[in-house]
Amino acid sequence: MARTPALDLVLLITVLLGEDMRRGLAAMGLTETRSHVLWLVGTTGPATQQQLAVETGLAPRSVTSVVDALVGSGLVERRPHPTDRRAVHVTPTPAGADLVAALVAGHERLADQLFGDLDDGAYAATHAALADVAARLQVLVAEEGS
Amino acid sequence: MARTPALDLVLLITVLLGEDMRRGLAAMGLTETRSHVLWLVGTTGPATQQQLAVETGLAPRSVTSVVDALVGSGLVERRPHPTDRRAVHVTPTPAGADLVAALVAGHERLADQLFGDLDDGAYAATHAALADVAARLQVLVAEEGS
DNA sequence: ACCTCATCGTGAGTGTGACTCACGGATAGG
DNA sequence: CCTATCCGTGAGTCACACTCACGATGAGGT
Repeated sequence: MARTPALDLVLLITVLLGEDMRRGLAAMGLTETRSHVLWLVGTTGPATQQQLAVETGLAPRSVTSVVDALVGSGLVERRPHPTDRRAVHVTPTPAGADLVAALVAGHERLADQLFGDLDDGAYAATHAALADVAARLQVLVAEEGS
Repeated sequence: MARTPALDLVLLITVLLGEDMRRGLAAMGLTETRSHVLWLVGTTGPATQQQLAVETGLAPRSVTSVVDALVGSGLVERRPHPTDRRAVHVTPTPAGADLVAALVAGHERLADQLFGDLDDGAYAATHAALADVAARLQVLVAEEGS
């Protein structure tokens, strides 16, 4: 039996979710990349640009530009790194911390809107189905890499 | 109970699938937008650029550029429109048709890799869960538009 | 037949976001 | 202390999307 309908649904979800997120972020004056960096420094603490490059998969030079933009918006600061004088400690400002809190809240709200009115059994089943898809996908990506 | 884990899984799937698709398409010398246009003319038949703009959500001028690129790769042709001399009939070349067939085959292969070893009951459950998520998302997007 | 207005595609120019290359400043190991 | 390495940035490039203006064609009313 053909399995394409399920894949088409996943693709549809991907498109819809991507558009929705982009719109929501744009309303806060953020792009996906910028929000990714802001999210990182806001949730896992200050980081060097080098670390941010690794975690986001961006080129180090590109991180400089992203951080420039976030500094320009007053969301993060470049503070001297406590131990390494070459490096920079990208730190959220109060405004940046507030925005991260809003991002987290929006994330939880979206989760609730999507899954909130499922009873626990249905939610568990959905979660299991999604985890299964994600696991298979990760296997596939790993195989292709080899 | 928190519903964020399921959303996180959806997000993870989105990212993984997006990367995988981009890599696969790049291996065939295509971008997402170009493959979208090629897919349209390859599966639903020749179209005017105007129609392609509506279906892809691109600006008409951008469709011109995309079609330029596809023509440059020898995948589509600009043929005169049978009835409207202003318009252009974007038609796949034999090479383009072959590539579309490969895209379709890849699509089916991926679906099979992700869902192939589920028995029919498990597949049906997964499909239902995905359809539910997609439906909720569409409601949400529609609400936000209003 | 003609005039007007809408539509199709494209030239020209712009903006954004990513990349590479080359380089100055700082660190660490022999 | 000298050399190799690492951090961040200036300069330049590329891909892709957008808007604006325009010529060519089409459609409808008088």
